[in-house]
Amino acid sequence: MRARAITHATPAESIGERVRATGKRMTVQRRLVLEALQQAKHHTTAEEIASRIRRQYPQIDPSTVYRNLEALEELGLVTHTHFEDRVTRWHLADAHRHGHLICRSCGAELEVPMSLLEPLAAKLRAKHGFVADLAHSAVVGVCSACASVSSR
Amino acid sequence: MRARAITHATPAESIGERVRATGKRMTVQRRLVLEALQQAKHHTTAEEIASRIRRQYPQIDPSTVYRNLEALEELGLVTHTHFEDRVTRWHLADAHRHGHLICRSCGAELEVPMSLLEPLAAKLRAKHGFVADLAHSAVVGVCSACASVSSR
DNA sequence: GCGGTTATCGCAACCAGCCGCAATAGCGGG
DNA sequence: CCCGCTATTGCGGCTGGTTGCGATAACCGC
Repeated sequence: MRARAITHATPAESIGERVRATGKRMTVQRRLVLEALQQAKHHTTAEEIASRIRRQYPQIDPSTVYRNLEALEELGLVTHTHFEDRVTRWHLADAHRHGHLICRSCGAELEVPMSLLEPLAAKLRAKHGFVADLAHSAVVGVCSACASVSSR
Repeated sequence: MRARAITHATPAESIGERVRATGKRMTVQRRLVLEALQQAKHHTTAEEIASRIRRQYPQIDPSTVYRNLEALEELGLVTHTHFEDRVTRWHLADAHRHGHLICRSCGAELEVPMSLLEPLAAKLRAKHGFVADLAHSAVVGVCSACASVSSR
C-alpha cells in the first residue's frame, strides 16, 4: 500500500519520504507531533502539543516535542511565530502565511494578509538588502476597540 | 505638596517625584536600575543590568531588577524591545525610537529609522484601526551579506 | 521626628525551553 | 530477513525569567 493518491498538500506518506530524504528518521514521536499540529491547526504552543500527545502516550518527554518541532522546522514543514506573551506558537508551514496583530491591552489577536506587510518587506529589501520575515513576530499595538475606549 | 514642574528632560530629582506621584516609591534598588540604564544607554538586557548592579550591591536579587524594569515601564520612563533570541532588551524611554532588523543567520543587528516603518503603521491604522508599535519587536530576516552568500 | 500603611524586597519555588548522556530503534545494505 | 550505523529518545539537570510569600522600609499624616 504505498504512496498512491497525491491528494492535496502533504499526504502523510510523502512527509515521511521528505524526512528520510535528508537523513532524518520518521519516528512515532515525530509523527505524533505532526498529527497534533494538524489537529490543532492554529498556532499551538509546544506545551499544548506535548500534553495532547501525553494523554495517549504519557511516556513521551516534552523535550522530545521541542526537538521535533525544531527538526521539522529545519525541513520547512513547520514554522513558529513569536507572540507577545513569551511563549512561541507553532503551526504547519503550508497553512497560509499571514501576519499577526496583538492588542497589548485586551490581548486580542488579529490576522492580516501578507499583502499588507509586503510593501514594507520590499522597502527593507531595496534599501538595506534585508530579506525580512514579517510573519515571524506578531505586531503589538492597541486594537481599535481598546483605542476608542481609552481615548474616551 | 511639591510636585509641580514637569521639565521635559529628567533630572534625577524629578524622576523621583514622578515615581512618587503615582503612589510608587523611589527605592535604592529602583534608582540603581535607572542608573544602570543610563550608563549602558543602548538596549541592555535585564541580566546585564542585574550583574552590573550586583558588582556593587551583591545582595540585590535579579527578580527585583525585573520587577523594577516593569514598574518603570508602567511609568513611561523605560521601554523594552523583543529581539529574536527571546531576550528582552531595555532602554530609557527618551532614547530616540527606531526599528531593529536582525539577521537570523549571522545575528547582525541593524537599526532603521521609524519613518521607514511608519507607512505600514499608517496602513494598519487605516484598515484595522490598529495602533501598531512597530519598534516593539525586531524584524527578523536575512541580512544582505548572508543573503548573497547563501545564494552563491 | 514618629508610626502605620502598604509598596517593595529577597528568597525560594516554579515555568518554558534546552542540553548532555546512555539506551533505543529507524533505515539502508547485504 | 537480519545487521550495524547513527539519529533520536527519555531522563536528569540547567538556564533565563517569573511568581508567591513573609519580612522590610519608603512615604504620608500627625
